[in-house]
Amino acid sequence: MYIDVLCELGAKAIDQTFVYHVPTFLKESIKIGVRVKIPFGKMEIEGFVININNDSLFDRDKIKDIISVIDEEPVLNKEMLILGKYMADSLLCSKVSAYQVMLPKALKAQVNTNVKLKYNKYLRRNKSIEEIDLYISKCRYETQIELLCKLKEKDILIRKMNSSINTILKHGLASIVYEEESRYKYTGKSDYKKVSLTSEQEKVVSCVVNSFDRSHTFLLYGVTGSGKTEVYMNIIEEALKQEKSAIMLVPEISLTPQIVGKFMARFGDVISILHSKLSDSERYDEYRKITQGKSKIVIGTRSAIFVPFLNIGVIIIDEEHTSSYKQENNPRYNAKDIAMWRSKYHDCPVLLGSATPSMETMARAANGVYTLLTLNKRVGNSTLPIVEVVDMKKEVKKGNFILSDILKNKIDDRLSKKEQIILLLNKRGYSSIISCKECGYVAKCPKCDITYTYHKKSNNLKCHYCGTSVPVIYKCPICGSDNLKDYGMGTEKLEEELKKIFDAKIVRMDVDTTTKKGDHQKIIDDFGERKYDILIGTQMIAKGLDFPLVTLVGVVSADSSLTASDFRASENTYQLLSQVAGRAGRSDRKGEVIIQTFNPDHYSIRLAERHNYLEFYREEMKMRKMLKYSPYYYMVLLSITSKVYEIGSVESNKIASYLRNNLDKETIVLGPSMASVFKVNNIFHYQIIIKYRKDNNLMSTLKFIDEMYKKNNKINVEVDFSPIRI
DNA sequence: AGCACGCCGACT
DNA sequence: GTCGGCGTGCTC
Repeated sequence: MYIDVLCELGAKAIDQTFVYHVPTFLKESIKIGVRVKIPFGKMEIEGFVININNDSLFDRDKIKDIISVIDEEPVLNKEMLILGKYMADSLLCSKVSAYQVMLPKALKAQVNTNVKLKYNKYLRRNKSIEEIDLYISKCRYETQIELLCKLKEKDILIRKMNSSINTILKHGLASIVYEEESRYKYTGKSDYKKVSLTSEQEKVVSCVVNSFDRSHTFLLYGVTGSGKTEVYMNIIEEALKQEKSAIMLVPEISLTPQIVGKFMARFGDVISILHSKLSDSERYDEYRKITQGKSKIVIGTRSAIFVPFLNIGVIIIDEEHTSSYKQENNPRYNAKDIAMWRSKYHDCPVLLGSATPSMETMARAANGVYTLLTLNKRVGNSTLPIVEVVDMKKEVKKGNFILSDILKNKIDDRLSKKEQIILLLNKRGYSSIISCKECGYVAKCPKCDITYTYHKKSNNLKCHYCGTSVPVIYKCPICGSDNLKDYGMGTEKLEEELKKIFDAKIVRMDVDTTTKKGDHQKIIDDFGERKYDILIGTQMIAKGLDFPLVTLVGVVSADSSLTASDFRASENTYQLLSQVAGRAGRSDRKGEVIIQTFNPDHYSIRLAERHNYLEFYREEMKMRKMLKYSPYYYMVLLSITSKVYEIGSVESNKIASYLRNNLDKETIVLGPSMASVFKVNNIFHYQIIIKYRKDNNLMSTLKFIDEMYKKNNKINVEVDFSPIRI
């Protein structure tokens, strides 16, 4: 018996199987999809069994025996094996990387895992009730009788062995059974009141439920507060009734604790939660609950799209416009694409939900490729908040650099009414630039060519690109002057500023204040319990939070996302603004939103002010059409990186001309150009952008380039299909 | 990744 | 002459 084994060979993705011989004593345990331990050169590594053959064309003398079989049951099932091939072909990634990304760390090949199972020990009754009673009547020991009485009802959890347990075991009245214990315990709040659906919601639910047996994509476009979560829950409930499983993707679990809480309360222990903050062993436990059929619902982030359910009833992707569904390193997959692939495999619907759908999704819904479902009304008595845009150019003339008069007055007003306030500032740290007033020197990260952000609390300068920090400087390293000044404002400075002006309890939530597991949850819970009046945060506070007492939301500066050099800057701004606006007035109290900006006339701000998504969609689509961007054109981004400036420049020029010579005439090849951040960690980044509508030569051409540069270790070429950022 | 192989400069 | 620098290529 010979097998083809796929293994991960270091950084260089040599994506090829190796032939091994299976000694007779291991033949029984070999199945396609299990992992095996193999000798490889002088090393011992792990690999996936991809094929089983009776013979091999490879030189017999060179074929080695496998050492052992790791798994009893395959870690990769048939669907996963096919999906991996599809990913490798469509994303130009290695098959191994595709398979590895589907599995929890404990089941990946070739990692030294320390993940062990945790067991609970139970005492289980072996004999009939009558026999137990008979024994009890003759028994002289209190502790034994007590145990046996409990045992008549149910199994007993055992922490320590003792003499009475031993006696019971000796008499064959009971035996010890082991059961896996899940180490992950949901610690957030879970509350849920069953509510009856509005007719609008009913319609959406029945529409999706009626398609349970066919592969089709729906877009649920529902304004914030229109009760999308309730719709999801009812659809999933129906899937469970039909003995099917459901996958629900959310952008980031720790940011959407309230949704998870509702699900936990309603569906309890048939839910598995998969997100980035789980430890390897917790994740493995949750994964085993899935493969053993103990859980039927998975709520998770991007990689949860791969969970090996055998009978998927529905896949829901909440906040579908979020960029977190796209993985930004290899394999660069988009969970939405994987969802559609699995939808075809399982004949089940995909439901994309958003209050601000991405241009791509909305365009497909408008063309009838997806079915558009709409929720227009907010549930209950709540209405959309009133949004007011403040022109900061005028405020700066009055001397208000941070807070406008209007925002200050409104904050004062809410504080006096004992209502809560959320302030969004999309920049962490204290100030964004440290500059010398004498010679104009600006402190930059020498490795990344990015200005340092000053963090006052830790008193250092951080590079938000590579993450390194250096002690703060007091003297200009160029001219020696000590006349340094900091410009720009981050959340840290805003917090300090607010504490000066208002007598209020303020809490800040950003990457710097939420380093530990559970930090998020604590801030959210505390704010929900009114331990604070004002919540300051970066965009991580924009999503999914639901606090009835918040009646004022302030966007301190809407410009940082608007001025980003990315073709999605307007879209991202609109989404961010309407999402954060949705945090205000979620009960019967009226909500208000203040947006401060230097660009008050920009359409994404004007239209967010009026909650006019459809108009924004039309405006933005005009721009996309004019500038030949997605969704009118498909886009591919080639990132070319090198430690040597010249090599990067020469090779990227070669690649660009190769593309121009081999792709269709209608296809547009832009570049090579320097990436928006050219130098990161001392590595130079070049980029080439390809725009096309249809190009039959695209895949073969890209494949050729990919193959060519795989062997070249002076330069690295990566292909990103439908990039989220350029 | 690891390790062997192989082709050039500087040394007991 | 040989020791060792690391660039290249192979591992079933």
